[in-house]
Amino acid sequence: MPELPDVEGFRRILAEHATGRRIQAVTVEDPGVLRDTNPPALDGATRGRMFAHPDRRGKWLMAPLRTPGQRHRSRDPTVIFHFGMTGGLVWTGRIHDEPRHRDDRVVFCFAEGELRYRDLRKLHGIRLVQADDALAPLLSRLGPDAWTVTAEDFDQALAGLRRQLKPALMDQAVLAGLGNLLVDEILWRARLQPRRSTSDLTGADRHRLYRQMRNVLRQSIDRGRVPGYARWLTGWRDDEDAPCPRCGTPLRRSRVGGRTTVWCPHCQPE
DNA sequence: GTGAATGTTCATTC
DNA sequence: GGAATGAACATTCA
Repeated sequence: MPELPDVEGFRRILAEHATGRRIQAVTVEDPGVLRDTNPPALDGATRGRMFAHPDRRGKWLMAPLRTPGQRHRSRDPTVIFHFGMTGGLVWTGRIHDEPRHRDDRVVFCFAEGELRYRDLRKLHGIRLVQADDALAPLLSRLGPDAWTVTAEDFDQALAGLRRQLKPALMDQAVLAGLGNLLVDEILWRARLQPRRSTSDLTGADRHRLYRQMRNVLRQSIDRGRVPGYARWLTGWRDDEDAPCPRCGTPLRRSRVGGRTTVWCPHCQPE
């Protein structure tokens, strides 16, 4: 599920329900999702503390902790979430109303309810850093965030690359936040073939690409996911022999950059 | 049984 | 060194 819009939705869930509330306990149902940490360390860092304002960069969610009654200090720990392909955050109301889901791996318990890290495939998970200065090394490998990047910095991120367009846009070190569905959607709208080289884009191509990226991200963030609208490519990508929702030409699919890729041969010529 | 699934990382090869 | 490819991770579903 998670691309940038999904993670932004999880950030809002955390901000709305968990921020400012005291963490009473942490239950680790499956330690397999803890990366570079362990249940006692997570418990020690979170119990009795509260989440401060959560931040997002690409598909990474950072939830700094602070001690109730005190300001955030640089030595406070931060919980870092990555949701892989199947993860998410779920807020339940009252504990007794909501039985545990099979895929609830880590549960943060509050007086008002529970914040649950739910994940089927466990491709990624939860990290813990003990101070602010440990965050930078984790995030240093990420390019600018796809939602907040300026047009100038977007051009800058692509400058000098000689790569296929789709793998370049999905590379989190180039631009952070776009995944398989979003990139197909954006390229379809910008009328750019996924295998086109970044090096032969004109200024007008890059401008269309940036505008359509903003457009797709805005609508997706509003929905908290990439919508499957009938007028979007994404609404049809799972149908064999589906027509292009814009021109009716049968969509084509193959693998680009190791990922299933759907495009319209008429709207997105070579 | 096989392949694919909205992700990332590592090794290998060009 | 950069870019492309394939495998690995874990799990379910068609």
